[in-house]
Amino acid sequence: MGVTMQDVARATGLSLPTVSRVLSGSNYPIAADTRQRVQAAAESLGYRPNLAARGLRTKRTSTVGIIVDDIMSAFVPPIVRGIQDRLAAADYSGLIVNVDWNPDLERTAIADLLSRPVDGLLFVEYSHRAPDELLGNAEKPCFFVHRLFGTPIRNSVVPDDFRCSERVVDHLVSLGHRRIGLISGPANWHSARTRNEGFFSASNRHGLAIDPARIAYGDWETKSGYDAALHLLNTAAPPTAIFAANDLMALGAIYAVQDAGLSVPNDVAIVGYDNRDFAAIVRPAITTMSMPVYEMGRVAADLLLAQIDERSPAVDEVRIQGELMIRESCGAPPTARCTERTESVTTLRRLLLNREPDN
Amino acid sequence: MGVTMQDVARATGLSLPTVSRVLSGSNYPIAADTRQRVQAAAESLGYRPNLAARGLRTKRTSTVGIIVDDIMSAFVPPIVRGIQDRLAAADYSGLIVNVDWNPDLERTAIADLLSRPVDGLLFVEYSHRAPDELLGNAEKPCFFVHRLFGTPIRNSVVPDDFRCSERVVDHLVSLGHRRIGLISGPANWHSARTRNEGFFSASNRHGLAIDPARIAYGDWETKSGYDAALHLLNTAAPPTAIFAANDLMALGAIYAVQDAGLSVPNDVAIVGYDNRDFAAIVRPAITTMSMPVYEMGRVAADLLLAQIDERSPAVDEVRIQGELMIRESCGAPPTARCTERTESVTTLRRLLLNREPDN
DNA sequence: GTGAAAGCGCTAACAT
DNA sequence: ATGTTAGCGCTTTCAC
Repeated sequence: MGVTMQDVARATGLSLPTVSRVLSGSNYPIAADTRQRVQAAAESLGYRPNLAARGLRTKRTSTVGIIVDDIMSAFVPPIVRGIQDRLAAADYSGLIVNVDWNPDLERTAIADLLSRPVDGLLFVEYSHRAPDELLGNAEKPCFFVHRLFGTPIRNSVVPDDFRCSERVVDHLVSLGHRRIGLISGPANWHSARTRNEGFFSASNRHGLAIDPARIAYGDWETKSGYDAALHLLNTAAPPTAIFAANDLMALGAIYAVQDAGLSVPNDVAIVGYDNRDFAAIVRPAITTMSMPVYEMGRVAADLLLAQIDERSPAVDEVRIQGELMIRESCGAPPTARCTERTESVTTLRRLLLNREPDN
Repeated sequence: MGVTMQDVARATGLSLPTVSRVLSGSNYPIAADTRQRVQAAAESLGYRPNLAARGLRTKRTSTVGIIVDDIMSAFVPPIVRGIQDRLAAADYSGLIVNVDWNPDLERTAIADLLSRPVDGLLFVEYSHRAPDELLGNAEKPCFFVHRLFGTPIRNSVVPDDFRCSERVVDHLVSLGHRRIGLISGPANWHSARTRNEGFFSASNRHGLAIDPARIAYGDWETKSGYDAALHLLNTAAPPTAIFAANDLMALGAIYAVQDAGLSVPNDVAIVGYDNRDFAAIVRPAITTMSMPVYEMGRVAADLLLAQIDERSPAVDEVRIQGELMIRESCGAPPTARCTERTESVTTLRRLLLNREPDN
């Protein structure tokens, strides 16, 4: 295909290693004018390094494998973006493989990635601990980003669900609420349990009784949030505020309150969790605790690179804070609300919008 | 790091080429028991092929570059998923690079990918034609998936916006509407113009007058759809139905109708375009023409692979049909509505949900 | 049907 | 500061 270092060597009359030392960016001492000549020749010949060949020699490919269940899952793209941005800053690339919650696909995906080879592995939103033996003798660093299983594990980066849930309760209490209902995720989900614990902890701290009648369980989907909210509202002392453990259930809860002829937030305040895209555009816009998706990806990639480059030791689980996005559904005064973009890409799309018409 | 073919050769007492012929899946004639022995040895030693070495030799890396502006843009993940699924079926991988609408980043991204090297390039949601000289002497096949610029170009896969818009109008006419308003995207967007043309074409076919007072322009965002709808409603003969050129503007239009004290769909029917995630969960759920995102990705990857593997010639622009998702905002009878999942991953998540509690 | 030899493009030892 | 030599792991001639 292309121009090789050999060609550049011939063109300059220098030897191959000399050319390599210039072009590979090594810090080997090279005469200034030699360096110039090599660079000029490489430029004019249109030389491109062949990373496969370099990797064969150095045993480092500047590539990491990213294993996801499905890149279309809501949190995955921003996590991946965080990873990619950190990798790109180090001239690394990430190879994404979807394994669809399928252990067989996962097995072959890991094998393929190790074959390629990659320098490290990132498991995104993993619901189980990947069996160590899959990685086998290949001693590549691995990280779990937003692991969904409960067992704490080294080299993992997770949202601080406990503290974040506490902060949601703190916010509602600060708005004057004392009867706060909880719509929990399914009890067999670790994240649901952790969010509940944060809810209990903050409730205790504020001296609020924890009334089992004010806890309902959903399955993360909108419909279950609707049903759960109806259930919470049909009690002797219905809550004045509801914390739903994700935005879909929060949306269902909003619909339930509205269908009951009540207003959100005037009659019932509602706070969600996740900061999904729709939270900002539904009516009322949902106040919610954001998943620190981008940041989790960035941090995981950062730590992974440290282990690849500097052979840093494995680290304890890292917890990342979310951000409370105060919108309309909680009744906080408008001045407290975050200013935000409807879509993450809005500004960039505007740039496009303003360019000249094409064709 | 690992076990090489050399090791397998030694273990079996066979020569390196023989081992290679077995393990590389070539169709070279090999004695049955020789093949067995090699496979057994490879298995027990835990041999993994080194794709970097193979690529160096064969000049084919089974990798294609995927250049996107931002993987977090709404359509990109499903397009990428379509690409990846087709690639995976051929044992190819896709290397995704974000270039953030930045020509400099794009330039270096292409250079990096060619360096890697990759066997082909996929440009996803590109707003400009990538300069040919960037690809330079590297004669790699390229495809554009969902190009946003107007100039038709070979090797591109796009949604059939014209025909899809016609079908939206057909649907509204079939529901009895004769005064249909249009909320167009910005006129300097090719996709906006094409959707308008489909709207005009179908209107003509149905003998509907095209009244400029029933056309308003937005900027793709919710707020602009709100304003545009208010404008359309404040006319002498307001439309009984509105076609919004994307779902965000359709949502804004719904809010405008509701704020005017009217009902969607009873007073005004509204149809959107794109089938964004939120369209299925807002109230009323938005009837919309889907972007055939997954399919575009799949088809583009398929055609790209054909050009890589079989050196097929470049093809004319391929147009993919969307699907009309009949929900609540258009007033079609409930029986006509599609049954659907709230989220693409719902079924798979349910599987997770039903597993035993972990830890 | 199998083996010997060469080489893909690059970098790391080791000379000088 | 530069050059010589060797070799990463693999596939592909070409012999036999």
